[in-house]
Amino acid sequence: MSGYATEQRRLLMLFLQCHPDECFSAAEIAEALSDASVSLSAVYRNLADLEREGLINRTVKAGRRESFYQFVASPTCRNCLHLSCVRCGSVHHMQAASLAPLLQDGFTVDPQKTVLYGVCRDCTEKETNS
Amino acid sequence: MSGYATEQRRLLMLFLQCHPDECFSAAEIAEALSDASVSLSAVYRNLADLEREGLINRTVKAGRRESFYQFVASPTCRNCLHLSCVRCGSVHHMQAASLAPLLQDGFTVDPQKTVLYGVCRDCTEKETNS
DNA sequence: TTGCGTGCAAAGGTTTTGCATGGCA
DNA sequence: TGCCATGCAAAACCTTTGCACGCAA
Repeated sequence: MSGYATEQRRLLMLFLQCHPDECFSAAEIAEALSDASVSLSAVYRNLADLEREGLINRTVKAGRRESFYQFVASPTCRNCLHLSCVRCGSVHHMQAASLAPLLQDGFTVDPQKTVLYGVCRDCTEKETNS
Repeated sequence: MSGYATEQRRLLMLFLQCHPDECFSAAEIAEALSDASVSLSAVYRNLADLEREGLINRTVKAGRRESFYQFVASPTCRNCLHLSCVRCGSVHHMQAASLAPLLQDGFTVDPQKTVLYGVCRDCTEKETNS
């Protein structure tokens, strides 16, 4: 991240890195950092920077108006595709390389920008049993 | 789609079906239907219904504030994953079934909710040549 | 010292909602 | 005829921006 290393920016990065794969709204992040009094505008401005740099993904949820932000550049996430369960919100990993052979027409998938949505095993079983 | 078959709803569906895989903002859709005077609120209300029913995807674009809507339930899209090129915006298809063997932990991907982002062959070649 | 990043508050733009009306069943 | 969906306008909400100040370099 370019620019000054301010305390607010450091705290925001720390928070995101401590919660890889989780989705937060800007308000939730500001709330989580409110002890350190990081303002909502600082949160928005830094999130915009991070999105521009590709370190986080911004998404929407059905029925929700706000954007949600997810850190996708943690070391453990490199070269991983994210599988997000639409039932429980859990996130799983999959090696992006294993997808490559299937892609036709020379399309190259960017793992950091891509999230696969579906249903995880646990939720599938719960639904089968009910 | 449940409810009454109003003219506005019919026109909205027609427009979306005529532009599969393309992303539009609510304002763009309302503009496209302005000849038939479909109000912006009707567009929003119907889009919300369609999203709830899973016939369209809502997404955000980097640096943009509005949501974008994409019809993903056209007959030709069934059982297809969408590959979206982040350079030129073109959309390609891939059989979702071919992804299944790779998924671990019993995760089931929902093709209608999932878009893979990356770079298409044409854009890759352009970038290589330049 | 320079100037970027912040906080606060106001502005801005998108989306939602209330209410009266019109149209579908 | 009954009631859902629409249109309009206002409200609500999330996000961005202007400005003065503080802090990193």
